[in-house]
Amino acid sequence: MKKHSKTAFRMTPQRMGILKYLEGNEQHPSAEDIYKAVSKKFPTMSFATVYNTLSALKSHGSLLELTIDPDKKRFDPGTSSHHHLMCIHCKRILDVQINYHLNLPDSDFEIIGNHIEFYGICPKCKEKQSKRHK
Amino acid sequence: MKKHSKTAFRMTPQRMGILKYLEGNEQHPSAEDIYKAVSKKFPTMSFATVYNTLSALKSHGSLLELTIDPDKKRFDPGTSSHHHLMCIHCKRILDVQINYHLNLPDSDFEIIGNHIEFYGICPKCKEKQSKRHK
DNA sequence: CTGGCTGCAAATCTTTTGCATCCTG
DNA sequence: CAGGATGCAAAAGATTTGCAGCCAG
Repeated sequence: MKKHSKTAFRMTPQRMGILKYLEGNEQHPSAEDIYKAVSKKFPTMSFATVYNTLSALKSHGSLLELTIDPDKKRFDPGTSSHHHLMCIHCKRILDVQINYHLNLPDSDFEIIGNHIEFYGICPKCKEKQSKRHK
Repeated sequence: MKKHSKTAFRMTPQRMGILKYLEGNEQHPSAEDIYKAVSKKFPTMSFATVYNTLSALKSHGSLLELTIDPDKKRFDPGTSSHHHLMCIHCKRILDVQINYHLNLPDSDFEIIGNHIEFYGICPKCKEKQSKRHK
């Protein structure tokens, strides 16, 4: 189908830094989070490189771009298909490693995937809330 | 707790226009779509008013702000809780009026709601695809 | 070597905000 | 007639892009 597709992912020090930062990272960082963190080791790091790398990783399928936070995109290095739970106050995002059966009635629409967004209030924020109202 | 909260939704011609456009609209329009459409009848309509109104409707609970499209927010006048299905090619969004049982293991996290995003390829785009590859 | 990658800055796009004026309730 | 709503323009953020020089393969 597609001819050879020799679009190799070229490894550079900057990309190594980004990959290292993302590896095992469960914070679901934004592009800016990544930029700030990796900039510490590579002071010349630019946003272009961050976005470029994220985009490359995304098309490699080794990165998920989350839209659960309306303010900005968040990135999830998790490889396995899973869902998310976000605290509407502190914007913290947690992985939900549960497999749900989400059947849709047959149609001509070809379903490729799905993603569940759970919204709620995390224990920390709930605690702050109750203190405030006491 | 909150004192009286007499924040009435004040009806204006512009808001009437926006409401009329949204009523029964299943296109899941973006703020710009709304602006363009309503501008035809109210040439002085400004983005500020659109966003202002959308924000008011949202906090009234009579409007849903969708994040399924990574490029921009899309708005859904649908009142009932439901899910969505988006074509990754043409960005068309369809409502999914199915009630799923999405249980999460008990935790201190207080769950408020959830939303399922289905991704796929709509019949029209699938047809274009197959033609292209023929 | 060569084409992909980097860094910088400028450009885009969406959404928000300040403020004077207007008008609904 | 008071406070919310409007319109305009400027600002703020997030993300993208153009381009010259650089470097991994």
